[in-house]
Amino acid sequence: MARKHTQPCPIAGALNLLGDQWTLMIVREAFYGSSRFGDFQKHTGISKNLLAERLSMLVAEGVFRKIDIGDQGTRYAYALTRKGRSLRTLMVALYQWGNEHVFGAGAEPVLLVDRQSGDQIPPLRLASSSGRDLEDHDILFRPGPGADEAVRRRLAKALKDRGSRDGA
Amino acid sequence: MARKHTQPCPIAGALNLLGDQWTLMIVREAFYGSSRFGDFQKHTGISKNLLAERLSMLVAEGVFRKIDIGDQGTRYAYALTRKGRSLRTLMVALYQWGNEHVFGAGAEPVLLVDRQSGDQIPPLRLASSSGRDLEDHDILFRPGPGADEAVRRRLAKALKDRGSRDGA
DNA sequence: GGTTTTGGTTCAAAAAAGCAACCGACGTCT
DNA sequence: AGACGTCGGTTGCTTTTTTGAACCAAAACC
Repeated sequence: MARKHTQPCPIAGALNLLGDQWTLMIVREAFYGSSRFGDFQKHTGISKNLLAERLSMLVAEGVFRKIDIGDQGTRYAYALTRKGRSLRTLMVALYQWGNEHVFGAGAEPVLLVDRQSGDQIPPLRLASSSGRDLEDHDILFRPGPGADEAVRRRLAKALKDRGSRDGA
Repeated sequence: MARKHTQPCPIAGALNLLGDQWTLMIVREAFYGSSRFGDFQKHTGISKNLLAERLSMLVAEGVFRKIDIGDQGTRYAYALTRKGRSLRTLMVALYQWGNEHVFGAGAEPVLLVDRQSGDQIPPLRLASSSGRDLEDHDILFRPGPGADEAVRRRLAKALKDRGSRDGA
């Protein structure tokens, strides 16, 4: 993995953990039910050294939990923690974008289906607390409690740039 | 960027375009209102050669559009296409996950706010077509029209593995 | 007790990222 | 008009990651 981002930004922070070619493939496998080192390796095609490194990083970051399942030793299961399972929404967003924009309608490789109804799961919908649909120009980026001065400045500038772009 | 995934899988396909440390940072900048080469470089800290390569890849893939804004020449704007803007949901999922699980409550660097109400945008909610909340075990992965034999086998096995795991 | 499976580690070679220097076409200022 | 700065890159070199294969010890299986 390349050098880490240092900005206090949720995108940068998330990409520090997830922003490479393999990590989300490993998470995908976990959602498919894989739990063993060999399963992850076989189904993703990642090389063993990288898989070992990624898994230990993900365990250290609290996305997976490593469970000893041998009698006394060298057999393990990797299971998603709550933090890991909470990637579900992100994964669904990725499934939906990949289906629609990489493969396209009529060529979707994997459909997400509601087990109870059997219907396809509808696209994630970005809505306000009152339930109104939100478009690009409805979203403001505001500094939160963890913002530093640089982030504050960046967001102030973004507000200005977008303001002029939107013709406000 | 590392070698491409070849499986017909929406996650793999999406990661082929977006699965590196920089691409989604560039997209983030575009959502903040950046449109010029120099803006992207300055705000992300990416090196110029990588930025040039990524932007031309993203233009080739239809995520950005390159617009000539010089009198006759060498000054350009990069704007998100509809395909690019449709990454909004994915970006919001990433913001929310990063805020909650990388920085944590009370330390969020950037808050997403509804311009009209001023309220924070609530977490993306995974729901069925009837509006019911969906948990992990409610989601089935089914082969779509673009699935090949390998994907079919993988999903069949996933169904079995998850079935036994969920104690069904 | 012998073989296979599991979960790695180690090493060399190839690929990608990082970094600084360079460049030509505009723009801008005077 | 000339000088200087900006924009959007390209080139070449160094450092870091990834790849792919070989190797390994402990457990599990037969």
